[in-house]
Amino acid sequence: MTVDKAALLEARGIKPSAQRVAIADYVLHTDEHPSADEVWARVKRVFPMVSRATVYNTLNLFVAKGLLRHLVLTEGRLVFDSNVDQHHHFIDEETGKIYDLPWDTLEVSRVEQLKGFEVRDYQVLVRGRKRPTRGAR
Amino acid sequence: MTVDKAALLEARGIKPSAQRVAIADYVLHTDEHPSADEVWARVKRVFPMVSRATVYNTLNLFVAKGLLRHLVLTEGRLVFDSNVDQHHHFIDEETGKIYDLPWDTLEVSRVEQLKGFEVRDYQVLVRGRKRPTRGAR
DNA sequence: TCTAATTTTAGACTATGTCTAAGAGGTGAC
DNA sequence: GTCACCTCTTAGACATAGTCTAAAATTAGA
Ligand SMILES: [Mn+2]
Ligand SMILES: [Mn+2]
Ligand SMILES: [Zn+2]
Ligand SMILES: [Zn+2]
Repeated sequence: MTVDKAALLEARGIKPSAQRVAIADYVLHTDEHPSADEVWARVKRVFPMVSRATVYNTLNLFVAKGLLRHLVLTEGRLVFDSNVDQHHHFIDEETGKIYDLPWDTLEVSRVEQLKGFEVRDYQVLVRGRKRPTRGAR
Repeated sequence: MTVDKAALLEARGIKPSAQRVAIADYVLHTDEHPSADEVWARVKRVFPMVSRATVYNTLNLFVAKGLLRHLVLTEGRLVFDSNVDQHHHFIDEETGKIYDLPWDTLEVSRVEQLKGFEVRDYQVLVRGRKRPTRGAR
């Protein structure tokens, strides 16, 4: 797994330092939409000496290289998303958790006809409450 | 205008102090989606002694009373929206400016059928570049 | 091995928002 | 009109998130 990550970073022109691989190992896998400080806390469990600056630098580097997106969806939290394909988001207003909604679960009409705006990207932002999942998880 | 604003505040159970009316005079009118500090800067032009805490308190009070919404759409900026009706937003990625898109310019299908989610509210978030408006403005 | 470039580090700094404690202002009882 | 009480405003402290800096550590190449 760690080897795969090193190769993936190199493919994007990123030198795979131990810190960067440790960060990649968590953040490129998760569907949790973590904040930078959540990534820091998590990575410290396996790499206690890693600094806050390195985590922030690395996350911004991953965004610049297209491995991550960052989203600003909830108050005071810049959040990282390992799903770089187009998709929508659901925000649970009680827990603050962010869930991915696959692109084709929703359909938006007339976006391309917006007068006076050159559209580069769009998504639907849904807020509400996630129903408890019975059974699995 | 100021008289109207005082009456509007009273109708929502807000005592119309001079500071609150001055803040309302700007923020309940504008379509600029200003941040709290932008509101502060603006209000100081007509009310130089108003404090930062009062502006923040007042904006949060207006939100609690339903006169304003706050949006978290762009990096590091909690922004206030005097349009409390349901509508979509367009974000100009060059300027950071936020534009309202009236509710019926776009249509979203299948939101209500989302499995496992209780939907309370949604909007489409469009990013891109606003085309220069020729003619007016 | 020596050198130069890159990366990491701790902590300072900035920006945005909240909280606190004191004072000012308004309102009603008398 | 005075007083007491309550609300509101104020300055500044505090909190949190993110960026920047300068020095140390690491890496890679000559
Ligand atoms: Mn963060
Ligand atoms: Mn602000
Ligand atoms: Zn996502
Ligand atoms: Zn709006």
